[in-house]
Amino acid sequence: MGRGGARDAGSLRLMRMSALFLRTLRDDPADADTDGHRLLLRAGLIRRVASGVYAWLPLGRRVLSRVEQIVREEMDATGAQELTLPILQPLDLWARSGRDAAYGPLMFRLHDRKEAGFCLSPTAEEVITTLVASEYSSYRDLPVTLYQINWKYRDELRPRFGLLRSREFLMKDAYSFHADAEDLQRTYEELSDAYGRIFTRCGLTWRAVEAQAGEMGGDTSQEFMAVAAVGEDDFVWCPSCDYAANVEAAKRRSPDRHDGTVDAPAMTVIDTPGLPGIAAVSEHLGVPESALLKCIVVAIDGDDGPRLGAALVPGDREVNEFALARALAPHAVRLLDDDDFAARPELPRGYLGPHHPAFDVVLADPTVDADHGWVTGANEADRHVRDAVVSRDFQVDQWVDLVSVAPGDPCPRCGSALAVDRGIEVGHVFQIGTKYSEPLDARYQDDAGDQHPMVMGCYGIGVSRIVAAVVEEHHDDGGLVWPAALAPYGVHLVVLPGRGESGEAVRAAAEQLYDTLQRAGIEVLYDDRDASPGVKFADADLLGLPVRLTLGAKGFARGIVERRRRATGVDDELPLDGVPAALRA
RNA sequence: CGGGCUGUGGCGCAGUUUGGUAGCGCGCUUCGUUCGGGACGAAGAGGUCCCGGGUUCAAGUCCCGGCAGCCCGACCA
Repeated sequence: MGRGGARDAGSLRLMRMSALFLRTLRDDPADADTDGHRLLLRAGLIRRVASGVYAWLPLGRRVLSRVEQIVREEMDATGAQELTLPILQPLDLWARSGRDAAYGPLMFRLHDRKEAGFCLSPTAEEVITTLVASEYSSYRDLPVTLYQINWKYRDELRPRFGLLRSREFLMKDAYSFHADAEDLQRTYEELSDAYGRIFTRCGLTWRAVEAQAGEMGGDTSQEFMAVAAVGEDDFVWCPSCDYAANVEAAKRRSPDRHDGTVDAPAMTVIDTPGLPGIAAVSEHLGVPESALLKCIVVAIDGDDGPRLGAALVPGDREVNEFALARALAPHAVRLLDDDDFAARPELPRGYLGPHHPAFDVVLADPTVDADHGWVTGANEADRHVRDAVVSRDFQVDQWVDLVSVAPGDPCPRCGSALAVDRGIEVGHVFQIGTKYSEPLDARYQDDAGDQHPMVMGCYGIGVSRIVAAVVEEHHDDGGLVWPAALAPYGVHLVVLPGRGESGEAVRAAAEQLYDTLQRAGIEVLYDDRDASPGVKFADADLLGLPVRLTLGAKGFARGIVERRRRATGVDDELPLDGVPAALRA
């Protein structure tokens, strides 16, 4: 099956450590910033060549090949077809889709000798869509799903965490083409299922989460997150049902508005000199942050010029910018920056309240309609107000869920308390629709002879990132702990010939065992080095192969080999003359 | 893009304050002793001290200018 497949770059089933291109590091590399990154370097799987660019050494290359093979098997099982697209891509293709500008400096750009523009592919929608458009033109051709496993390039603002955010990375990218949205939905679900199988086979603890809808609106999108403390994405999930979402897209059960009269004294202005900010005011007045009203100002691009909007949430909560953008779509929204505030002295930063005459529209989270008045800005420097009451002291034009979902908020589906975790995004599936087929002219003719743009899905998996995610999840103080499916070799054979008469015999027996294992189809890394037992054991722990077999003088005398399982540390003994059978048992 | 830190042998670091011809640990080579959890001794190999310019009799060290890397931040009033 997967192991030793024809495409497996690591088809060599065995290796002597004396010959392996490997130098383990005893000291932690200075630049490694996560446990996983540190161990990948120490164990000699990767080496940094430039910022965010890594060489894959033989052991690392084998692991990468394992992941590739799993991805390939599961993709092929869905009927997807593998191909290879160019990494070097003409820039004019990207201009046609408008993504040349959209990607900006994130894309590596270069020129040929004729000064024609090229880029190093950060993804391949343009190339694949153009390719399919030139080959297929009938509804009879559809659907089709194509994929490749290829190196991708992004000139990240800040590469970090080794393979987790690198500038060169191995990605499986798939693209499906359909006549209609229903057909796309079917493939989308099949591939989502395949993704789950892939991550499970790789040994990851993962969760599929709803992702932020695309800027076009209506796009369906799911992210696959490997649960990890070093992850760069927060996601919300429900312990009681299957709801899970990226924090950007997360919703909570919308709270009820109070919607009644509020028994509060008249609004009064109070002096709060030199106290911009929720925390400072809260401390100064001795009221909880939740009693303050946070007022965020945004510029909204309107049809007749920019307008000003205010977004209101309780002081202890944060505004979800994406929710705000959704509420104001299709108009673009952005928060005011330093320059904006400098240009508008009528907006005293840090002392803004919802009753400012400059606001064209006021949006508020339902929790703002509370049974009490609020402390908020007085719209003049060094002043706040107390007992600001909805409808009486300020008006709200639109009630909409605006707060970023936080742990403990009620699940939108079942009402249970939501939890928040960090994750590494290892996969993403999109129903992208006609975003590329329209500008790139990928059309088909239906049975009535009419032309329609193809409906597309895009599906990505970070292959090299999976390696990083697996290592973050599977390691201990001693080193890596590979899940069997990804381990570069299945067995780590250590020979300890010792001194004296028996040494030669022990070594000969180990050589024979090595040969026997190879014949039995077991992939084995044989530590035949003339090194001390401590060195060999430490390296075996560091490399983290699932099973370590030790053949020493004492065991040899008794006709046994010791087995230790890396993950559990459990030891037992196997008869020297029946090792392959015992390993399979 | 802003702030901070760092560039010295394969890896980890000292030396820079106070300029004087480069050092430690690990790793590597050779020999000997050792041999079940990173052994010991002895002898070695290996360095454009990030790059360029300047000051100086003399620059890893001082000055100027670059480059690279790492960390933090880059909207929450």
